[in-house]
Amino acid sequence: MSSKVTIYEVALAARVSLATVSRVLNNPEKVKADTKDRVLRVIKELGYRPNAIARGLASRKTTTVGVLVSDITRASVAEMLAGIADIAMKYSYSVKLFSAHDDVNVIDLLKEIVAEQVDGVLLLNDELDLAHMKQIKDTLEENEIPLVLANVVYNDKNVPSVSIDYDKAGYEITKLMIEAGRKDIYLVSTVRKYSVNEQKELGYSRAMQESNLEPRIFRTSGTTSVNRQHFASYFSDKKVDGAIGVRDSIAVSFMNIMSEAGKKIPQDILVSGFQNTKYGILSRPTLTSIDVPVYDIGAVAMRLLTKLMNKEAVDQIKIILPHYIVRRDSM
Amino acid sequence: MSSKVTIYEVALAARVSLATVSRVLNNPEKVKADTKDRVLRVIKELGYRPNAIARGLASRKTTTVGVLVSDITRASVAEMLAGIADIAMKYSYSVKLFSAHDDVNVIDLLKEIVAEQVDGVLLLNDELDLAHMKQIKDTLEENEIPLVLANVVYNDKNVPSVSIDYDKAGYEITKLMIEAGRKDIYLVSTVRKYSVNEQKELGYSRAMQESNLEPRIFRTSGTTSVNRQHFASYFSDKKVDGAIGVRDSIAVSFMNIMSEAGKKIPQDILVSGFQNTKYGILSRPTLTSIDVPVYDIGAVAMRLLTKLMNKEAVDQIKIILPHYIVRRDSM
DNA sequence: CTGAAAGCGCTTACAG
DNA sequence: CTGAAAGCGCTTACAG
Repeated sequence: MSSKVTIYEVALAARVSLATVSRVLNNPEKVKADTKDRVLRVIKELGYRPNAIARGLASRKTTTVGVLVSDITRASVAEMLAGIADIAMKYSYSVKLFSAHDDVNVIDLLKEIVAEQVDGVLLLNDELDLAHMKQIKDTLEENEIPLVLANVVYNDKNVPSVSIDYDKAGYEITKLMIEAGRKDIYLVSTVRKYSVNEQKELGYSRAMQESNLEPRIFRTSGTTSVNRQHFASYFSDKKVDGAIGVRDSIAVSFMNIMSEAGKKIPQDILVSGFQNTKYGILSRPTLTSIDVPVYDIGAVAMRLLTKLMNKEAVDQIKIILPHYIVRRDSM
Repeated sequence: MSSKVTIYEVALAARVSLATVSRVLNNPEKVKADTKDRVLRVIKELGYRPNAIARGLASRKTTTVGVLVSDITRASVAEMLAGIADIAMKYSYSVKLFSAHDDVNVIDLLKEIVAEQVDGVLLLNDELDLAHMKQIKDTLEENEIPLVLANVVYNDKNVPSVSIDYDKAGYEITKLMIEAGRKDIYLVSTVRKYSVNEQKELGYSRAMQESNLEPRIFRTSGTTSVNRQHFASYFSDKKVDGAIGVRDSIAVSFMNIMSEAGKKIPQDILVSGFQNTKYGILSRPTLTSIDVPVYDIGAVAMRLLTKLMNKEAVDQIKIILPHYIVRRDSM
């Protein structure tokens, strides 16, 4: 029964007009105290809840944000979503999920997002090339829908984003290995281009070059079983005394293969991951990793978006969250 | 510009009425071929996309489903969401995420879901007690919103659900350990009550009792660091030669502690997990696990929901997907 | 402080 | 096969 109650019936029961009921809900300060109380009481009695769709149409605000995601199953993405969902709920926003796979046209998907009348968009998709990014940005701008990038690095001063400094993180971890006397340090990255991984690569390369060491980036697919083959064959004839995985799972996979090949970790090879996930705690040896506060990135990005949607002033459009290195047994 | 185009402008440009434009979109068979073509051309030229909110209000169908989740970060949940999102997109449904934490009132959240006018609800939350489940079911029924449970076990013949037979799975894996000669087999479960874990416990207990062995269920929190303490102290003075973790991460955690205590796996203790996640591939020894097709559970549940929303006939309201045991080094 | 009325952008009987 | 009109359930100037 509760959902059948409309604003009209509330008005009737409270002996006021629809306008007043609406005001009680949206601009309570404009309503006299006792009428407000009366209306509120009736609302409670009838279990009235305004129809969000009708409200959305009339006010041209849906209090819904669209979240554009590619692979939900990645630990970092799921964690970010948790942060987003929590803050969204806190500010009474709904979140609509849009998944952008390889086979879906991002621009078409974006048109759909626009058609869905979301008030803002969060982009968690860091596999997009620059042309796509620009199209997304432009389309949303045209439609006056604010956009915030979460854990995506995009080089445009005007696009709000929340992330850590991956370049710096890559630099620091590499530096630590160099200071520990290691020279043949590999960055184990992905074949697929992720904006954040490119930053890690930059920082890594810079640190290596500063010490006159040759940067060596090995790229593997994300798939654990495939990594296995890659690692085993590629590294069989290489000198390696340090390795940084762009993801914990990659780092653990690498450790396992090396251990099986008779290498001792950390004695022979220092290993570090990125993200500080459960993988690094459950692995043996346990994995040193860069802690990336993904939940916070999601939460802060969502909070920033609420401000943009409300046209509040924001002093910082590019937010860099702190990271730190969690030392464990692998390094 | 594209979003500013309304149905009215399309009608104008195509020299037809709004009604006809609407029909072209919703009941094309009722429109003469050449007017249809003309309208379609104009729609394309103007880049028209119907406003989903207006459409939702007028038709009382939002083509949106609500997904009620507690902990998104659990691997099984994220994977299910992937399946849900893919099928939702295939059938042109949007998915709205609602996260039900400990501190949010599920019933209030449900009222909000109803107010959001979703056409159907998917429940991924298997921590709910029976009273809550009944309330959810009743509220949705009242509002004629179909509900499908995904990976949740709820004993009501009238509530559609998709899952595997966890009872059977628990039975089978226990049986295998018993057949391997093990007698002191523990089920390592969670403190928190999950409906699926209760089923695993039932199957485990039955298998033990059938062999006149005493079922022993140890409950740990889900947190890896806490598990460590639990396991170390609890199992220090116990005889154990087999252990089944209700989640892979728990099983791996258990393996690690036992290994460190000098036990050999699988020689001294057979270990199995549940879910067949990456944890079991990256662990050493690698973990035997029950493969639960979580992606498929999500996909099938979403598909079932589309049928219910369309009032299509469904022959099976309770769908049990097959599972199988993936043997690896731990057993 | 409150109400009457227009309007948000669609869909859907109802006529023709 | 097509159009005029009512209506979905709200919000929001505009008067008073």
